[in-house]
Amino acid sequence: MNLGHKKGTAMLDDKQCPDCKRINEVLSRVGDRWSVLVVISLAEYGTLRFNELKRNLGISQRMLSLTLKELERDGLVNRTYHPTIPPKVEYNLTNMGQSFREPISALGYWALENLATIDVARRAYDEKVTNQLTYTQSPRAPDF
Amino acid sequence: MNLGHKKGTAMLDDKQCPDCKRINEVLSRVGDRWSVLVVISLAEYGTLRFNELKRNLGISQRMLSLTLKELERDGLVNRTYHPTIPPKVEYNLTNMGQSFREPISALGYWALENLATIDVARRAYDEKVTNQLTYTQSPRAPDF
DNA sequence: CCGGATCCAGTATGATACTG
DNA sequence: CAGTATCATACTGGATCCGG
Repeated sequence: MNLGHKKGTAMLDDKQCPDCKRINEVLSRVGDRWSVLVVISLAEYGTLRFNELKRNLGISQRMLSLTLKELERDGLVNRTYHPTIPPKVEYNLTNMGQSFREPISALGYWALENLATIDVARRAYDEKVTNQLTYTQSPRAPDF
Repeated sequence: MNLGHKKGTAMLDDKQCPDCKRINEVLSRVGDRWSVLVVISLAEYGTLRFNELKRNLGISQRMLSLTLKELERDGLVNRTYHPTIPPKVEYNLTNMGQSFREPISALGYWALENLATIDVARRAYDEKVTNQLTYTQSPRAPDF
């Protein structure tokens, strides 16, 4: 999630918003868009090769490489290297990786139920703003 | 989450990883770290002023301003402007904003249960990598 | 003073080219 | 095929300025 932004966050004050500290930590780890999507994809297909993931997600080679390395480091993903020619590298979820799918599904359901509403709100807001701009920019009646 | 990365993502192929497309969309909207934290914070306290949020989250003025504008646009947050001196602007969640707390809580619980495990995995991985580097960098026995 | 808007510098991301 | 290196660009945070 654009949850990107892995390092920059200042430490939160302990006394404030107790939940935020915890949430903030988890988001720092597995909260970016690509991590989430890789986990979903592996949860759905079991085992995938590097380029299969790349094609599935429309992610750049660079980010996929970085994301997988992070996920392996965090113990969410297993990496299996087959030293054949051409090489073959397979990825699948660890148990912890699998368990991560549950909270993500919750997010998915919420998404399904609310995306339409968000789009409506967004259009309404944009229209309102546009009208305000039009109004302040040409207070006088149009010249015709 | 770092889900940041709001615009750059190429559209996903429809035929691949059906869930990913939906998840990807929601993450593009409310998936970045600050949006999530602002919603949590408002869910916890009900109504907060601009600088209260700023202090709670350790977010920069700039990002808070942008994040709140987005959340208002998406219909998750209400903004109330009191034209006093000094000005006073209050924010609280809409119904949709409130409903967003549920999936986020799921994430929070998962976090609570798994953060420690992640840290362990991370340390183990780092140590392994360090040893490999040490090995390849100085194949000979240390000079003592 | 508060809530922002603006400008600037550092970081993260994507596209492309290259290697084993 | 599975990455790594490089460069251009987008985004983020910090400092500064401003209207009320």
